[in-house]
Amino acid sequence: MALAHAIMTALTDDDLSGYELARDFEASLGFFWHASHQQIYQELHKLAEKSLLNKREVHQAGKPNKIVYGLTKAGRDALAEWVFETTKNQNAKDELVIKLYNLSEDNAQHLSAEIAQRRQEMMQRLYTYEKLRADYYSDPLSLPTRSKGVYLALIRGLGQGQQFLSWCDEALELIASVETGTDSGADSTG
Amino acid sequence: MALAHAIMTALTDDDLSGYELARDFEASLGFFWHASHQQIYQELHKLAEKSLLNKREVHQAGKPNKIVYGLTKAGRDALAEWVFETTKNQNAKDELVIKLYNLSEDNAQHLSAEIAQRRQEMMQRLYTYEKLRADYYSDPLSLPTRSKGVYLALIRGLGQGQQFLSWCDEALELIASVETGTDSGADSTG
DNA sequence: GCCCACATGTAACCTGTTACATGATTTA
DNA sequence: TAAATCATGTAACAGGTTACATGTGGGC
Repeated sequence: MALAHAIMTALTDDDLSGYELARDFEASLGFFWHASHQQIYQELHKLAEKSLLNKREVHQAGKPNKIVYGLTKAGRDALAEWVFETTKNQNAKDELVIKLYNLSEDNAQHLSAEIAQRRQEMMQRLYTYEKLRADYYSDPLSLPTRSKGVYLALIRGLGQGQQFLSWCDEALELIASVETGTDSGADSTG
Repeated sequence: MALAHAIMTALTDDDLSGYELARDFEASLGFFWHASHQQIYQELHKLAEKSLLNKREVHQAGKPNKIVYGLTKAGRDALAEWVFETTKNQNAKDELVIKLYNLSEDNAQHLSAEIAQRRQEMMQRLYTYEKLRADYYSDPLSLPTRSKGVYLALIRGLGQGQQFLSWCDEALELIASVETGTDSGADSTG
């Protein structure tokens, strides 16, 4: 039931519509939790039915109406309790690494390309995160308590990302030593 | 369908039974892919039905019979093709970090404990990985091609893990500054 | 006899993805 | 009028978890 809690977490400070949640998830919590809009809408219905969220329709000028959700007292309580529950299963799913177990002369070039692309995507993401840290979280000890938690999430993402970048570099270098045509063809040696 | 390919990857070198796969998954691929025995048995049935795996019953002395699976030619081909498919969705699910967004004086102690426990578990895991690297992968460039891929998977796990350890340290330190009773007592102001 | 490791499975349920569906409003 | 963005939804299916079920053989 962690999606429910990720949504409630996102609603702690601001009331948001399903559309806004789906969009903002990618930008903020997105590093640690991903969800499609379909999933989010359904979860919002469930949470509202359990009275953990309240909803109100908001009329907008020049845009369709939206349904904005907010945490109820019961929702806040449920979220606070959830933090004390023990987290059980670690999600370990990394297709790219499974692919690497199958590294061969045939697929080395493809895997290089895939890693290079992922590296590029991560670079862009890290740029945003790094800016955020520099702008708002430069002095962690002086932050209010909740922001300290957000800061720790932020540097978790940054650290993971940077580690990924340097791994990519090492991977690309080693895979280059495998690629056919690179060492046998010996073109442009000088 | 990535579980299927993770299983086939595990069967590349050795034929294994469902039980052995479930057990070994944790030890080797476990860092990058987790699956329960129920899931594995069902996937094995599917793969055998599609003729990507063959099976044979093995009679054991002092143990129940087991059903050992191996890759067929079609299976090897399917696996080789899969490597060239583009990986789409990144799994980003980390409950612990979502919990951190909800850091408060009330739950600081609990979160510290949870992080400390995870740190401990990771330490043990890394010990195994580090030994593996030192024993078999000390000179990556001289490894055969496929082993280079395994090596890259290994250092991916090691890097991620070490990054996690140092993040834990920083997190524990910062959360300590939050915990009630720690700062109000004003001990060792330094 | 009881517990543990070995060994394989089914069923119900929850979670997550993909495809499909609808409709308003703005900009080109 | 066509495309883009905003906005919300349903349905079918695939993936994954939890609970339940069965049976062998060794050690205490």
